[in-house]
Amino acid sequence: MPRTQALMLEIATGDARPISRQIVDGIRMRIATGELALGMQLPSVRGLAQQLGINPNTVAKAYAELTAEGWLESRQGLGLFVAPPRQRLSAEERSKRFDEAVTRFVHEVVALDVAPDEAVARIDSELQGLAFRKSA
Amino acid sequence: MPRTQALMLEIATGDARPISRQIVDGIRMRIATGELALGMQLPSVRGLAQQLGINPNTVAKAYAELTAEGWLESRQGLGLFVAPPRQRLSAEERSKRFDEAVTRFVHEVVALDVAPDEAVARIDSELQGLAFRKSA
DNA sequence: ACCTCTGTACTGTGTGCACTAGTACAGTAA
DNA sequence: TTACTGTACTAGTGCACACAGTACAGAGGT
Repeated sequence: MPRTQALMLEIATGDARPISRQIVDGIRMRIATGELALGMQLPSVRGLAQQLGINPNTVAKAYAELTAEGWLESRQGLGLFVAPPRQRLSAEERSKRFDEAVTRFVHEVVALDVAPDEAVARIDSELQGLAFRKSA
Repeated sequence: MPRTQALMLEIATGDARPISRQIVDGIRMRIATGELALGMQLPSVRGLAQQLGINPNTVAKAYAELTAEGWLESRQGLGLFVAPPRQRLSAEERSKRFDEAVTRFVHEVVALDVAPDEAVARIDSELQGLAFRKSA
């Protein structure tokens, strides 16, 4: 019985995001929604790379980012595991990046001439559909 | 009496966005909010470039993008003017880009572990504060 | 001890994109 | 003619990204 689950990640070639970012986003979302539970082991760097048909370095880079953000923790020689929730960024850094995200989204809404109500409703719908885990 | 106003645009060196995008976002936002009214003439490519201390090509590129999106219209040898509102993108293209914007923002919210309610409230606040012009 | 798995680190290489720079051309108006 | 307008083109630079190869250290089974 394998301790790692298949991790139904898919790399979309048409996606504008870099491969490593697609991996980061995918895994982070699965942790946030609880699909990947606390303590679960992730596929190995080389294993996931082979499964996705990409370079192991790309997977390692994604894992390193997730570890730095506090989503994963590594045990030398053992593997990577889903880490317990904790505050990962400083309040200033968090606030700054959130401001940037808001500004970017507002700019997109204006550029596409989307109705404000529609945009708000859509964001509300997307976010309420997620089950968030508690942070420490 | 100059037909072009000063256009209080500022280029932030600390901004992660490329210079041309800062110009596009800035002008587009000013048009959307009505600060730049229909028919107003914009500063010349070389004039704005000198004012901002950047390359004229960068300004030309930004203007070209705004023209392609339908925010501006150019009259050969005369200058660039704020264009009348009209539908600029196809429904599919619009929907696709909006989906991408929503996905990107949701990913940021998850990554920063921001509460859904807080994110929705913030977007609502930012968007309601803008006065949108009517599109055709 | 040996082997095989794990993560991590490092040096290159190639590609694509954004930005800058310079030059040239076409239209408008005094 | 002169001076302004936008536009088009080439070339160079810097950077992020993905890939390739190699190497090292820790954990665990044989």
